[in-house]
Amino acid sequence: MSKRMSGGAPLRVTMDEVARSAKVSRQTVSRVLHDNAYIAPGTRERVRKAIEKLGYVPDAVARSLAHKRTYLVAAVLTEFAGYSRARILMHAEEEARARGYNVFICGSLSSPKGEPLESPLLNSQKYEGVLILYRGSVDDRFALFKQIHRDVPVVTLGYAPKMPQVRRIVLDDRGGAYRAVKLLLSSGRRTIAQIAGPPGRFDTSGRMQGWREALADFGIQAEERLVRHAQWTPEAGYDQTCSLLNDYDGIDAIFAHSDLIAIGCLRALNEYGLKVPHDVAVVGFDNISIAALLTPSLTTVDQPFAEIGRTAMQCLIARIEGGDVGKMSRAISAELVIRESTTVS
Amino acid sequence: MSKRMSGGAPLRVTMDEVARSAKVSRQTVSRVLHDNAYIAPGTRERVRKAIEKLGYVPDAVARSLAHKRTYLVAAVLTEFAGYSRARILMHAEEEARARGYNVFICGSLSSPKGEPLESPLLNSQKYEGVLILYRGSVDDRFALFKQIHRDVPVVTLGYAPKMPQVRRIVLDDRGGAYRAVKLLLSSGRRTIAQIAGPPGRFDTSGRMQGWREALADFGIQAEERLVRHAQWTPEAGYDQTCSLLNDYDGIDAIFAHSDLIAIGCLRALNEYGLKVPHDVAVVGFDNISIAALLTPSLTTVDQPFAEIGRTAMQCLIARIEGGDVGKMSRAISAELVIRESTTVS
DNA sequence: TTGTAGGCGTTATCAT
DNA sequence: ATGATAACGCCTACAA
Repeated sequence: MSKRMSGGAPLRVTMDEVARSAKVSRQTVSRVLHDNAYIAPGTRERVRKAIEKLGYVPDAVARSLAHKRTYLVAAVLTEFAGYSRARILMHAEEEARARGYNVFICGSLSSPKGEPLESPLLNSQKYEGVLILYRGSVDDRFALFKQIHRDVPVVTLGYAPKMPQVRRIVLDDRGGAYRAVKLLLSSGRRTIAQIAGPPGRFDTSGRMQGWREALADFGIQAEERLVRHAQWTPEAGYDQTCSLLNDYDGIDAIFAHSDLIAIGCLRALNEYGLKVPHDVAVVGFDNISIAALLTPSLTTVDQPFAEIGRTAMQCLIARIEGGDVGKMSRAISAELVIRESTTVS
Repeated sequence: MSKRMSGGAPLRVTMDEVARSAKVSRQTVSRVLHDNAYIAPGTRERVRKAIEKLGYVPDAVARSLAHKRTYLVAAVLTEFAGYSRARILMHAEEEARARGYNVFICGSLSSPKGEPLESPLLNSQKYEGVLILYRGSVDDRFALFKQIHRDVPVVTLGYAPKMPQVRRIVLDDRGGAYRAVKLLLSSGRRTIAQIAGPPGRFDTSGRMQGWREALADFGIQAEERLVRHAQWTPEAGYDQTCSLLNDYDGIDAIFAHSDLIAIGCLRALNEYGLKVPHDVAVVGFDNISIAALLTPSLTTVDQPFAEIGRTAMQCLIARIEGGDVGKMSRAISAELVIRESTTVS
């Protein structure tokens, strides 16, 4: 347990003081606050004035205790590194705020020194729902889900164990990848390598699946040696592309599972003296903000971050507020954005 | 006010139930929970077992009410767009969690439809401190500070009104910029343009100051027409660079106030047929993760995100826990990272 | 070593 | 239309 020293909030005006000042009971003040109908106009005015004068602000904690609601939602994510998570989070928070909820971050699942923190979710504030933006392997995700109380609504990006309280927002990884690879094939590319995300993840496998299907549609054998796995970073993309180029000759296109990986590819290709798109075409995935302004600008599969974030939060809040959202998962499509990295002019 | 429908948390086991089950008083349970010394070993065991059996978890809200502490800190930031804020936030959260605090996001200061939200900070959960990662103009920041209760500790990135409860983490913008521009000058560049951040911001002016001083040290007149202002985006960087190149001939270096802006510069320069670094050298600011893998890799001023985030949170927590951190502001240095975009080989 | 009483600031319920 | 009283779940202080 961590040290918790003295400190605390400054003294605040309470309802009782307002009541005394307005010469009414506490209840009446509460009623004014909640726009209760049964209140004499004069009384209401008096109370309003007292509130104003004393600068009274209701205590959210006390309210929560009585109410049994916190309007607090936890967002689980270990690394914002990939940019995309941060953007999704931002839009999710926007949606939450507009509906009167606050989002708190449940970040580091391990301490700065490395040891895993004991159930950070359980030790946390009381939350009414959990949004999982966590990018972990299937196993890690299972471990995470076990920490969450079985009655708390959960919305997660990507796949998850089938549990009654869980809903999923699923990007059409397969479809997006399929369209990307098909574009490459249509423009005459035939030896299409792939720098995939880490293995053992559903998004990785979905995108690999799309790659395979597109090749199959063109009657091309999917060769496993054209596949490399990388963390979602430019460094890893660079390393794996080098490895690929060392091992294999004649690659005329690369499908990278993320834009950051693709940036690493571009770098490696350049160092090997290969021109993009002339010698090798490159497609990324995500459509992060710089993709359009790289040289060459990057053809990529657009992940609609705003839609994902908002939809996820809407879904979560709907569950919290008792609505049955029905379907177990909600699909989001991923469209191709064609730019210079695939277009020989 | 936003709609708040039914919903709420699932029923939880309370301390009373544990007490009854262990045949002790509520207080004894509390003592076991707090590792109080005055407890008979047998009793402790019995209570532990009861807690285990019933799956009791203390209610954070009730605890907060009695305790008068929430261990909740608000992080204000309007847009994660610049990546850097997201990274700083991530490290700040890590530090907070390690010390037993939770960070909630106070994002959108305006609703999705555009109207400004009425004091999102006041309407929020009760927080014990505020971390301001907000990138607004001086005026906007003042408006923000007015929303914060005068007794709540605040730590902010960059400059801020001098208020007793406010502490600042200040990056050495001037020094970083100075070193960047000096490098350009040392390598023989003489017509050094600048794509600055939005005007009316202290970081922008600090960096502009560094530019001016470096030029002065080399006896070169700082020409205002070599300066453009841009939002911190690649698009804006691109536009302003084009504008610059249209208006002015003979530019042999550009100092961009952020890496994203620099990416826009690189694009524009490329379209104008200018080679980097041969014809024009480029320096960025931030050292975001892709800077090293762009082609050419980007010379830039490193902003130590981890240090900034952690230091800010440490400072905030120190203030919350009563320690007087002393100094009004804490400086963080920004070192130059030299890469290809300035190095003619 | 353990228990009792009272309070934290609100909301819910019942009474007037 | 307003007020009194009892929760809400925990903690602190004091009593035994």
